Amino acid sequence: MSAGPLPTIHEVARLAGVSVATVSKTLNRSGKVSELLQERVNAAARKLGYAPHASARSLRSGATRILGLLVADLANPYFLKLVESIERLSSAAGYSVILCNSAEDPEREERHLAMLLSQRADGAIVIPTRRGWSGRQAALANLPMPGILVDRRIEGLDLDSVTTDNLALGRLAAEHLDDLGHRRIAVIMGSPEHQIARHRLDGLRSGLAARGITLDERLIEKDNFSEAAGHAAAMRLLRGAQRPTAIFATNNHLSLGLLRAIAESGLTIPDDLSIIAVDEPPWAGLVRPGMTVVTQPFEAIAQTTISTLLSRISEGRAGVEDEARSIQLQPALVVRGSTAAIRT
Amino acid sequence: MSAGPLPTIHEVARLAGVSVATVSKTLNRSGKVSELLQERVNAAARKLGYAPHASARSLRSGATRILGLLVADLANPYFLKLVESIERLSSAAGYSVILCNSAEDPEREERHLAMLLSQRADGAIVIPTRRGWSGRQAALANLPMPGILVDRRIEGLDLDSVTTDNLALGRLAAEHLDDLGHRRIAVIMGSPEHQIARHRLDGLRSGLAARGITLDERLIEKDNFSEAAGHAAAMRLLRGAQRPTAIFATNNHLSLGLLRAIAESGLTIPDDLSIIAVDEPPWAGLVRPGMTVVTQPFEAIAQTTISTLLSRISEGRAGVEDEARSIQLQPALVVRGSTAAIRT
DNA sequence: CTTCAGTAGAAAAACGATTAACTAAGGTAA
DNA sequence: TTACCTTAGTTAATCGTTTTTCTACTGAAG
Repeated sequence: MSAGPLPTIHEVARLAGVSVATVSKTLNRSGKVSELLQERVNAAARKLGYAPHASARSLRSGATRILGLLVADLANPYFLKLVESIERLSSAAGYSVILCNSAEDPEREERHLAMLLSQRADGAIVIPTRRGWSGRQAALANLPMPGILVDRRIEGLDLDSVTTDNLALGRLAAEHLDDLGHRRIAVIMGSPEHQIARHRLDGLRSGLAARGITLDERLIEKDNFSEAAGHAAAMRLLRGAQRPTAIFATNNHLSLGLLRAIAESGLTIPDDLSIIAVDEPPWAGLVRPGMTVVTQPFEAIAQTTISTLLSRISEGRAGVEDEARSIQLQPALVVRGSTAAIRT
Repeated sequence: MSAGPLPTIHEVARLAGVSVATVSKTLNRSGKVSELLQERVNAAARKLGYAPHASARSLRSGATRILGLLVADLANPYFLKLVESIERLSSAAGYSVILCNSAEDPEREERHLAMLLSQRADGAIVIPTRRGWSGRQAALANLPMPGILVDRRIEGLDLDSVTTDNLALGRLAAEHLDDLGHRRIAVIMGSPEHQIARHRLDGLRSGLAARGITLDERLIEKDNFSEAAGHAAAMRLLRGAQRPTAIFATNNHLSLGLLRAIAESGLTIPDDLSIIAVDEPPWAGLVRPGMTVVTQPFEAIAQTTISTLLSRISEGRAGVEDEARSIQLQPALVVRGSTAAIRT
């Protein structure tokens, strides 16, 4: 609230008694400028509080040093962790992040993508919505800047992606539950149309199958990914004729619903029921005696995402038509008290 | 991944057979252009997939349609809700949001502020870190663009701000606890150097005083705002000689620590202890039988913030030196099962 | 003494939009 | 008919950088 118009490079040049070219070269450490003039320029810039005009610079240089981060669901703590890490890494690499939340709405996703295009972001990091609009494939494939999908892949789309190995994730859960002797295992899987949910379920199923156990299909709860759906599914399972001895919830919203249902029903973990969830939401510490989870390596995912994207950006039009990289990172099992051997 | 360089306004003009000025006027609905030419221009733009170059536009017009959002702590669910709302409202108003997380680190705050300056954001929304760096007051006061503080105010700084009335918040808690007959009331307040914490405590104290009750100063736990600190403080209170009948935790991290301590100690809410917290974190539903809280009106805060900021932006250099607005919004008490009348 | 290389710095041309100033054409009024 | 408005378009200046090209100067070699 105050201060007149900002100084331009011309005023710095005038104060330092040099040309604008010299100022530019000094400030960007490009080209040759004598020590003496460098000092004069820096002093002048400091004195005036000069801050280069990013738009002018981008217009001329063609790079904005802006990354677009388009997230499907900011309310999911796992995505939030990704956002935090990505923001930190981008900032450290000298990039600013334009944050967009599509809130699982394809229309908002589309509008945001168009905006990022207008802004000429140097790259786009996209956690896509579960259901796309009609032209999404094309819109993403024809993105004029490097783009990368995170967490969720889109089938048949030739774009870099970094995801968790969700089959392995399901298998980890399977092996752990089998080790504890569980046989009546339920899954709250979310929407069966969603690839991630299917993979986690398939991983569980195949992990169990490898141990000679068949997953009871009647104990697979399918609906959407909301907390309410998780709660309702859990209630059905807990009240069902044959209550499962273990429940696997495949996402944060679902597991929160599950935990709420358990709290309401007065059951004791892990005596009455073992539960295993995905990721570590902030509230994991509230579950006594600790929550067993399969975690996704969010920090590694963020790092891989940024480094892949930045290298694509620096390749520029050079390393053209190098085909898309699909990177899968491994989840890890963290055993705590919410799972236990079944009573015999 | 593909697609050559993007079309410019010149190519649209050439395809439509008109001048660039006509294209610009058509696309911006400024100036007079005949129906016929408008259609030709729009068709050409659509055909080429033209997207105006934001940097070029900003350079010429002086406005970037970018807002900076500098948040002190992305991990706090309350701030996250603010971020979500602000992003949604900004986007609806045609502004993009550059998200910066200072993570309570003054250095990062400073760097981000400098970056927003370089980007020439049209406005800055700042949730400042708790402790500033030496030149912060000046840096914020001399911000060349409109700025607004959210949630936390900085004393002696002439800048618009939108905050919760934290004295009222404390008073709401006081009145509720008094209504239930509580006398041994503890507070996990966080750092006493932090204005918000002091206000909430003062509100509680004065609210109780108005009912003729004196707050026992020995039951005020002071430390920092981390979950660990909340947990430790709760442990001290629960193990103390005279266990309080009610605990007031003044922030999300602290209340999570408190809940964890209660879970570990095996106490029953609200029979053994009443608790009242601030805001509704996602995990509030896990507390049986529901968590009594004083909530901050985050949606109203976001709306007020955006509308105030946008009006400052449109005032421009016109409404100069209109003095800073300090807007306080009212919290609300939401009574659930975690507070109950004390047993007599 | 002349010529040539090498170097530090300046001048000027972009980048892609907006917009003020201008022009041509058509319509009115005197 | 002439002078004058209006209207619809065009031309060209401009925003603040980066970067290519150009100039002037220095010192060395012939």
